[in-house]
Amino acid sequence: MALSKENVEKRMEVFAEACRRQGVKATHQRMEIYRELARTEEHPDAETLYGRVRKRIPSISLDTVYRALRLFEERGVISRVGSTRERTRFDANTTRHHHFVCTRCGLVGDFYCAELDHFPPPAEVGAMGRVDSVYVELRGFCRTCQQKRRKAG
Amino acid sequence: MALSKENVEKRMEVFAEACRRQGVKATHQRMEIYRELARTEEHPDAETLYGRVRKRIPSISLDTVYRALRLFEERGVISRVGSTRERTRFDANTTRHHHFVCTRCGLVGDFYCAELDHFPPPAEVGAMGRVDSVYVELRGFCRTCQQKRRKAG
DNA sequence: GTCGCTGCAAATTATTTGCAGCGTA
DNA sequence: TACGCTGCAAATAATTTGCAGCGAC
Repeated sequence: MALSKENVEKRMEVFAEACRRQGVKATHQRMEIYRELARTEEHPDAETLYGRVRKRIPSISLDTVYRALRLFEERGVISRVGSTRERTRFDANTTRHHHFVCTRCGLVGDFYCAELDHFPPPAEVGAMGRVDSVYVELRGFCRTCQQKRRKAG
Repeated sequence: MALSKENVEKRMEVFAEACRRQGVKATHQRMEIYRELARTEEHPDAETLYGRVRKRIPSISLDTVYRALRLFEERGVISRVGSTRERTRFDANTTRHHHFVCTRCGLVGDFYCAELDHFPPPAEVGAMGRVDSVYVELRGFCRTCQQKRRKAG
């Protein structure tokens, strides 16, 4: 589950370069937080990373971990698993369907697509487990937000 | 954005039937909460539903709305948009990829699939807006959890 | 009468923020 | 010196839970 040392180092370099380019300080804390995330494939949460980073920097605080992760995400250096954590939204439509989500205003639209429903998972997924359902989220700008942006820009 | 009266009534019947079958009381509050969700296509959150249901049942409390939604979801009468709201998990892998998620233990695995990356969105999505990215989550049971279940069941 | 459902208030959990000190450019 | 970064503690915000009364079967 852990990446090879070379791969981690490669990611560290990309990270350092991104910091330089974006004018973000690659502090000791941030480096360690990023490294800990880059080392693993288990998609850890903030608390888990905190626990691991603390082994190397015992004085680090959980807030710093949260702050760093948010910063990294904003800069596109890391990403989060799944949706962009707002409040939970519900849907009475229980027929098989997928969602279009506007990343600007949060609008959610349903759409149907048999091809996606029956999409055969790649072989590598078969090794992970058995797939029961396919959830697809298409993300972009809704019509309204596109117009707003056009006017604004 | 609102469903036709007939469609809402159809959903109400399905709901009532599901309650009967599953031994869940279809109380006044629950009916109104479900109806309010069934009426709309905007995928509202708990607070929004609370605000609307309160017009009909002014004394209802937000907790009841939360409780009802959770119950409905457990019984498969409704679903939630996006991921199953645990803590946010992060990923240092910024190459284009998708996720397999074990719904039992939460394991997340990466996989790559060019076909999904380039999947042409159906025409109905084009009417909603412009798609910038595709997020696919395959949900199921990981190997380990499959074995555990086999032994247990 | 029993038992589940509800409203109220308080608790929990994840995450964010204000502030003051510190280190580095 | 100036400014961003950090740790600490407190604040938020969403959601859950304990409890007691009420109502339906």
